[in-house]
Amino acid sequence: MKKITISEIAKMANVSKSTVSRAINGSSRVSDETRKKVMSLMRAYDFVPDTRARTLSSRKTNTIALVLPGVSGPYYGEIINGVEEILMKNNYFILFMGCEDDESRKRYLNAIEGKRVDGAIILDWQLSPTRLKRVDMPLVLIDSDLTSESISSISIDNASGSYDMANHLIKTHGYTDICFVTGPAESYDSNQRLSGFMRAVKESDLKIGENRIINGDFTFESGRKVAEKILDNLPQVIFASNDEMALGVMEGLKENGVIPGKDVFIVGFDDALWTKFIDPPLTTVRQPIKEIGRISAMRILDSLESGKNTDGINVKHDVNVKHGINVKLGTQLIIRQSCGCQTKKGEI
Amino acid sequence: MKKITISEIAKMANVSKSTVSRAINGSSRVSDETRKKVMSLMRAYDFVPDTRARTLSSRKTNTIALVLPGVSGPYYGEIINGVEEILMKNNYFILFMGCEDDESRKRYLNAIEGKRVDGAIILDWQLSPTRLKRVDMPLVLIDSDLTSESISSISIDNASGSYDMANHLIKTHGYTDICFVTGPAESYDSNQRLSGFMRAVKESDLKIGENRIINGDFTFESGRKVAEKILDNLPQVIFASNDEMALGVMEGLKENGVIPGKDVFIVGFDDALWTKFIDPPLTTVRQPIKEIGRISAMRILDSLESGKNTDGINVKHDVNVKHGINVKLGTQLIIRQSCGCQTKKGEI
DNA sequence: AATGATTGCGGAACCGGTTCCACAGGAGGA
DNA sequence: TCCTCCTGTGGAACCGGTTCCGCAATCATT
Repeated sequence: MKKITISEIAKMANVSKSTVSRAINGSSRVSDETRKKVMSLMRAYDFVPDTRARTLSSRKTNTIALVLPGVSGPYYGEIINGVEEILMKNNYFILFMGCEDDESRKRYLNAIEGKRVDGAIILDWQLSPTRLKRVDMPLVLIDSDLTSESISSISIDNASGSYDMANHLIKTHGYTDICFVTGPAESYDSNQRLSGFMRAVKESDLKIGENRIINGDFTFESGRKVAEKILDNLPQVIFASNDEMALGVMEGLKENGVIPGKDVFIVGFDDALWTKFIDPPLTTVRQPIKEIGRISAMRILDSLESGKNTDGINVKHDVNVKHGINVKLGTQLIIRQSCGCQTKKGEI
Repeated sequence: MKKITISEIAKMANVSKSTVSRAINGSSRVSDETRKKVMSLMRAYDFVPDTRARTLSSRKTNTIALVLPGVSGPYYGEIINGVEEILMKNNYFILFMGCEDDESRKRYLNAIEGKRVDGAIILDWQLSPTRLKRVDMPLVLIDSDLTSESISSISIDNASGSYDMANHLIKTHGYTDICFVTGPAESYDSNQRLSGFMRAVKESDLKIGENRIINGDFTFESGRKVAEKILDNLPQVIFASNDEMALGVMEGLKENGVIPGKDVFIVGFDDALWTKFIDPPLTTVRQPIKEIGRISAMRILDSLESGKNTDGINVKHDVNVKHGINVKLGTQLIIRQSCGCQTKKGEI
């Protein structure tokens, strides 16, 4: 089966390429008769215009790069979902890319700068801001606060989330011996969570020993190790800066005969979907993750489209005066039993 | 900043476009001197060749479409990870697309047929085989057994997985009153799981009443409803055909004072990452999900590359005699406490 | 030294669309 | 009636690369 092009259709319809192109793209200034003829020929020959060619001449790929550090866990999946929801409605596609190491970083930057996409949504802690600013393409950064002419940032207010949690532990419960487990040092999230915690601590005049701030790396395994480390000197409550580590801590403790929720309390951060089903159900901080995806997508579309006036007719701004913005989303405290609270069944 | 093209580079290097192109693509037959000159100019001017143009003339997008029905849950995330791992190594990109409804289906088919990609990996129960066969592009189907000239299929042997589980319940435990919760009727997976279960039942001469096969839809909520439905006539064990529903059943029972793992046993299917942390830890069937992604990616690459001979030199087959294949992957029974087994701490 | 093979490169066609510009013909206004 | 405006269309340039073909110079062979 020979591949069919717009020219063949044109020939068969006895019109020129340009007319066919206009008909396909719903341009005005094509007679109804011609349009119908073209459309029926398209259907008859199963003709789908070649995106590659279209893309080259129209300078639009209708694709947005989405860079994430892997997709395991519900976290990234939710982001993808949020992004997809919005982009799909606006007829954009997602080019998904991981950023595990420097090689992949190079790869996706190359893809972006090679105009494989019209813009990018990036969640990558390791990428240098200076490098990023050299990219000549609309960008939305997740979990960052960098902005510039063409860069917007969306982040969750991790600091206030863990500040709230810390206050819940300190003020509501009156705990005085609290242990905090951090994420990896390079993680923006992790540092924000720590700083929110520290702020609450300082405000309450509590004294937290150096040995009560323990370094983890956001993995289950690191949580388990923390459990073993503090076994002989248990605090009242352990605040793990993500749920996976909280789970690891729980497991580590259980393995050593310590009962979480009774002998020691544990709270997490993220509100992963399984947190309410574990034993004891985990008190944690919920983030509007899917919303992050949605908003990122909306932001990128915003910087892409040059705006429309009230008549719905496209108008090009003479000068795009817009500057990237910085959105911060709030969090929500999810109280369950693992912090020592008694909640009724099925409450949350 | 004016955009720079291959022609500008050529002019500056005092060579022709073609030579620059050859230099960039590491073609042979370019003198070292020229190559170096071109490379250094590229770096100096931050020149990245335009993918859109490259794509049009080379007829290769280096992109594979990945179609999934959403990405929530660890299931799809793992598939993406597996696919990414392989594709990345081979310098391919992933164009991610959801398939929620007929509109999105149309959309992604259009993208594929419009040659936005070089091939596609599709997991979409609702897509009609006849429609699929009209697509002139290498395809890998997940959870299907359709094959053709250009279509391969990868699936998990769901049937044997649930057959094994059923036998574990029937033979090892000697349960006689088993309730099976299905997934949505359109789901290939779901039907396979049911049929494996039924086979084991028949082979053991067990009698399972009509009312012991209950329809769910793979969601947590449907599991909870099942729990309420069977509350007044509890079976010995409930085999939910996925973990989420198993969890829903557990919650539904707990809310009504029935203790899973004691009053009634429950098993699931999928081995989601949280299954070992819930109370009681869930007996389930593990699927090599990430492997599915990996193999799908490898298959699609296989159909893309025309093969290489032992000297590592590309050779075009005169006729591509390859036909799509059908891979079935086995499963693994994961025994934990929820089925009534006593396992030592930290065993699995 | 003559011949043939190889290397390095330039020119031009080509990939399949989009879009600018020109133009014919009909409608409408003065 | 003449001029202008609008509609529908064709022609050609263009997007920015890749690749085929041909040619000159160099190298190897006999």
